[in-house]
Amino acid sequence: MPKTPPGQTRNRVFRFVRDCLLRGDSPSLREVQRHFGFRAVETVRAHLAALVEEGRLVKEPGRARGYRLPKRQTKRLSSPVPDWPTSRLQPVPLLGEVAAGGFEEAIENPEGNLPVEIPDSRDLSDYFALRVRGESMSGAGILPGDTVIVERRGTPVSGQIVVALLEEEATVKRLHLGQGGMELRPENPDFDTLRPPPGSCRILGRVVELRRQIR
Amino acid sequence: MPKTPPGQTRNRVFRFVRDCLLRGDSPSLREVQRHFGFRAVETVRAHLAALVEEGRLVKEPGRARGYRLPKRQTKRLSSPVPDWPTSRLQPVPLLGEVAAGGFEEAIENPEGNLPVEIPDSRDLSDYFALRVRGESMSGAGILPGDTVIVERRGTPVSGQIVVALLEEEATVKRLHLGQGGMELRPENPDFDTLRPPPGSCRILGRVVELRRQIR
DNA sequence: TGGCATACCAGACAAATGTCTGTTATGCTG
DNA sequence: CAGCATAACAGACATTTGTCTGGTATGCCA
Repeated sequence: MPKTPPGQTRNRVFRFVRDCLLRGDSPSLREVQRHFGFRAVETVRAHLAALVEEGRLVKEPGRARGYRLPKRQTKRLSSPVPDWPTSRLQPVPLLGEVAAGGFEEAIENPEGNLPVEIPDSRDLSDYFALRVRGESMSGAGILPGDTVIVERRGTPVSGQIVVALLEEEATVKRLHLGQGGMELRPENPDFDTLRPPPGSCRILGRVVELRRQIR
Repeated sequence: MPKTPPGQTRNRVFRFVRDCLLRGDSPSLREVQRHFGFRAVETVRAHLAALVEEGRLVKEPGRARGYRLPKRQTKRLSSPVPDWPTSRLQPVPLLGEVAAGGFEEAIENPEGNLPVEIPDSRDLSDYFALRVRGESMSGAGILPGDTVIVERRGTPVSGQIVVALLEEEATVKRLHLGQGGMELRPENPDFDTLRPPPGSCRILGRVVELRRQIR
């Protein structure tokens, strides 16, 4: 392989490795070597080391295929990255629209499952997903047809967006707790705030994530 | 490690490896071993080999960290696992906010990967994710901080919500194509419709999904 | 001219990783 | 019970992969 102008081959190497990584496939030095036809592994190693030096790549030491793309604008100190993610992906039951018929029944017959990232500290059974009906929360960017992922939390906190079971129907509202009792406030001027009498309403959990499929 | 009922540990191993792969991080046998506390590598190897046999994983032979998610998850009649999706989960690169600095730079530095369900018919490289900046689409329920998943291929269609690369900045707008040329319409009365001169704007793709983490 | 930096090569070496072979339990089933 | 399959272990071994040390060639510049 002939010698090339400074930086030229390096950029080509970077683009190749970057494309591999974007496909979720970290290449080995020798794979890069073969791709470019280098006759020495060391050539690749020098290039990658330089790219790490320049901050365009990141390397996990002592690890085969350990090159990664750097996180953007990460200025953090040498924070030891945990070996394994602190959250995990779990199939959360999607209940669909919970209209009449009761919540417990709905949870027995989910429409399907949704892959959701949940913290390690929590249990899968703390989560479910629900499809949103109605426009009452459109001011908060929650539209009909959206899917909300709900964490069944112990104590409801004022100000949170929650799913409440009210008159055999699940609704998404913003919860407000005051001396006047519980308020379920819509985020749409066309709808009225609900003030359910004590005991007639059950907070199922708080909305932790929203998903919307577009077309 | 005590012996467990048939299939139980295998499923746990599968879920762990799957989660790793969805993060774009193929684990080595010994990493899986450490995670579960097995005292023999072979135990892991046997489990993974069985998972490959069952079609739940795919292995690139003669390669370190060579386990992958199968492109097409085939429905196994004998399997009690609930129906396999006709689409597949894949780690889609999350580019973060593409503000100044250009798209090409952003795609070189993804913040991480997002598990996204994409159709079997499409390729992983057709997708990327982006964090939304600004209020210009709040009328369509797309708020600042939201993450949009973008499909790159396909001809832009009038009326779709798209990501456009405009003056070194990526923006989310609704695309309108008419005889007057291209229009990028915000969905917020406080913002003006953009009419980029031909050639000054590149449509990166259309928004197919929206995700929002709440607190 | 003599450093000095960069690009690339060559081959040995070491660490990470996957593979194999054999063994010990345990539960199921005819 | 014997036979068989599965779960897990133990340790050696082979391959893949990263690292090191040193060498050749080229261009730049004081």
